[in-house]
Amino acid sequence: MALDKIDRKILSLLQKDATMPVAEIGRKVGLSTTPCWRRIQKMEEDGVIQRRVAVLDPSKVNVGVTVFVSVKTNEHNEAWMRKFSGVIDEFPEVVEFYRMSGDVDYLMRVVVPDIHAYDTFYKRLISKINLTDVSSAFAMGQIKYTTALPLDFAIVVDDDK
Amino acid sequence: MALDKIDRKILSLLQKDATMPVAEIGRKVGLSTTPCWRRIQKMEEDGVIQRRVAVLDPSKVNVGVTVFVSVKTNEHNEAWMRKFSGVIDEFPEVVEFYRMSGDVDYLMRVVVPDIHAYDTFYKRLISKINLTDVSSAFAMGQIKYTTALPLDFAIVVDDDK
DNA sequence: ATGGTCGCGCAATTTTATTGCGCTGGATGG
DNA sequence: CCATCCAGCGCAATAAAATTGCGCGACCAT
Repeated sequence: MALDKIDRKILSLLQKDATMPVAEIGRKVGLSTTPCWRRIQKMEEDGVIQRRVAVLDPSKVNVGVTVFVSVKTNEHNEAWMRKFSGVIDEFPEVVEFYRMSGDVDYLMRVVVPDIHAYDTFYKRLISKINLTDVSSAFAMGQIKYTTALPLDFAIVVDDDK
Repeated sequence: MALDKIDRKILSLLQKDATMPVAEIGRKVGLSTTPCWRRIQKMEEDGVIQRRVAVLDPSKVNVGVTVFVSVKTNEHNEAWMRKFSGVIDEFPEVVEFYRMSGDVDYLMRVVVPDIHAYDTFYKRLISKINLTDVSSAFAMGQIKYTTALPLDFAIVVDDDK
């Protein structure tokens, strides 16, 4: 599952634009289309590339507001966590959800059209599951957002180039 | 820029899998390939669809750890914000960056291989810009992560269907 | 040196995207 | 009420891209 320099360059390109023809990717990484295509296939089979998706403009679909919701709980057990996860899965407004260390137990990112819609979301949420301590922080603006992961840490084999 | 039911269905599909052939999308939304294709084109022109990207598995590229970094500052002016943004742009580890209301001024999500790499990142960051108050919260696990935005809020025109 | 393997590139072949064109229903204005 | 217009659809042709089959040369371990 190790990646060499060419693989990483391919990934870097695909993370920016997944519509780029394989032939062009090949040209940019110094490879003909066939080997380039096979590398991409392999990375998809290996699960390095999970999927290809369309990224929408949040404002254009009326979810321009991001809220970070911190949750503290008394329930520190597997079963409760599963239930919580299940509930969250039902909410498409929750686009990210993390189990945290430290002060807060869970953190989620929620996208909504406005404050009022957040309130509606909030009420629906607490009606589905009992939460001890919830705290909401509103984002005034998104300065940076990327789906592209840094590739500088990826495991490499030989790669003297 | 309004979207009808079919548009939203198309977006929903493309948010999950952008490799799906237009013909198949058309079939699923009850349309032949041409009008379906044209709708997609229009949504790309309108910027509703921003781009299509490959989503990688964080663990597979060795950035399995997420850290949320909260920043408070004394510098509350446009110029400083621009500088900060510029600095952050240089760090591919920072995948999200928000200007916040309330307690914290800025919040960013950082992805790294491990705690040690985070420390390295942290040191590099504070060497680039002077930050008054920084607080790091480690995610123990990512329970949910999706690039798919909820479409239930999107503006609709007629759409009696 | 020799057999085996891996990764490459070329040249089909297949699949998908893209375009041109004509049809139809509903809305418009006289 | 009728003629006209326009938006959006589908079919069929064309162009572009993906996918596959095959042979070649480099490298490794015998």
